[in-house]
Amino acid sequence: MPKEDNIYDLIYDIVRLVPRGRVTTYGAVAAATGTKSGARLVGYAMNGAGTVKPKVPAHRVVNRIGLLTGKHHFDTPTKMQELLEKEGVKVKNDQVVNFEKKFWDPLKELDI
DNA sequence: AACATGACGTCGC
DNA sequence: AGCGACGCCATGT
Repeated sequence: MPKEDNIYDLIYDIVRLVPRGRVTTYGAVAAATGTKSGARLVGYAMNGAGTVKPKVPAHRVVNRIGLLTGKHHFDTPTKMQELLEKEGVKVKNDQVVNFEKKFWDPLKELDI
């Protein structure tokens, strides 16, 4: 059943490449994987982020405004913020502080 | 095969 | 500036 065709695997790979203390957006990951217009797919794929073997740091992935939209999908709604703050990313009101500075663009960093 | 859904994004009002 | 609606791809029923 875990027929991870490609999309999920690619997305997971990109998210796993996100450095600690940095965050990225669904759109950026989608573009890096090829499904540039499939930002929703990234979020959908993240549903299995905790079910895959190498756990995927989905908490480092936020929407384009740096809002923790998927925090409710974690074990606990506060788990996402806790992890982010633990890594040095400050979160205020479910929103990443200095998001622009913490933003990590795979397309640019990986130079795809 | 078609409809409905989703951790988004962009355009419009 | 804030809110609403449409569009995007992949998955499940």
